[in-house]
Amino acid sequence: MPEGHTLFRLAREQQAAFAGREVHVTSPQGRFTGQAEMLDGRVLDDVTSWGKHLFASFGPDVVHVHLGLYGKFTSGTGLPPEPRGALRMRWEGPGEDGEGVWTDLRGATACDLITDGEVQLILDRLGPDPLRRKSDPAKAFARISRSKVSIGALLMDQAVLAGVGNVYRAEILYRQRISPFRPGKDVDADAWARLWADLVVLMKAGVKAGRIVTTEREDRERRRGPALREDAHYVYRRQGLPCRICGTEVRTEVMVGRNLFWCPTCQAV
DNA sequence: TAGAAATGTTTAG
DNA sequence: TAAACCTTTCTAT
Repeated sequence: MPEGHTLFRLAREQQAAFAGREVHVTSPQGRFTGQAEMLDGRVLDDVTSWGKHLFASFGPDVVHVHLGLYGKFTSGTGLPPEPRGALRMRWEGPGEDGEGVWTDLRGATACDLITDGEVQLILDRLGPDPLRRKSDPAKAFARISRSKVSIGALLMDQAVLAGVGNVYRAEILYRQRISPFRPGKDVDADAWARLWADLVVLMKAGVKAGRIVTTEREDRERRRGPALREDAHYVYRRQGLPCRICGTEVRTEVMVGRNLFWCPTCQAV
């Protein structure tokens, strides 16, 4: 489930499990073998994320991972399972208590060994990430406020804003009652400030929960309880179903190659 | 069992 | 704008 919150959480977990110790790195699939051999047995310094990118530093060498649409890390303690399928990269470490920790990467769009300079090039072309304290929302607004492109398309542009994907796009626009078709230049400073603040809250909640939950707590509790999966979203993948607030049928349409979901009544303009 | 779809990005045209 | 890429999971037959 890779939007920015997933990568933030992975970075934090991998940092806690592996950093400061030697890591046994392998690539049973073969597509990362040369690089894995070069890193094998070296100490992992730290793991960080920006947007949907993950960076793991072994001294001057950095493993850069982008999960893309299908990529996934799985992990556990004790002995790792027998490698099966297309296992791009496996890490094994002693863990906190020497009992052993491991993590497996499959299906990623990117898993490369890069330099600090190349890391900087990637960061340079990413917009602010709502999960990073250092992020400046004004940078994103500067681009949005002078663009004729729809806000629904702009939110997906990682150079404008880093970490938001198709689920957060649909949900944040619903929560802010903004039509995905509104041109960026018609989103005023107040609306942008509210949207950004809401993204920070939502994405932090996503890090904590390990999944995207965007419906208000009261809204969920009114129905059945806080953790019901089908109550997690307002409009994402709810096309044809009644809007949770007004009852209008939720609509869907492809925007910039991705399925967009919105309520035509709550998000009229 | 086959096929489609999926929370993404890059490259080609 | 379309195709390609990588893998898993759900649905339809």
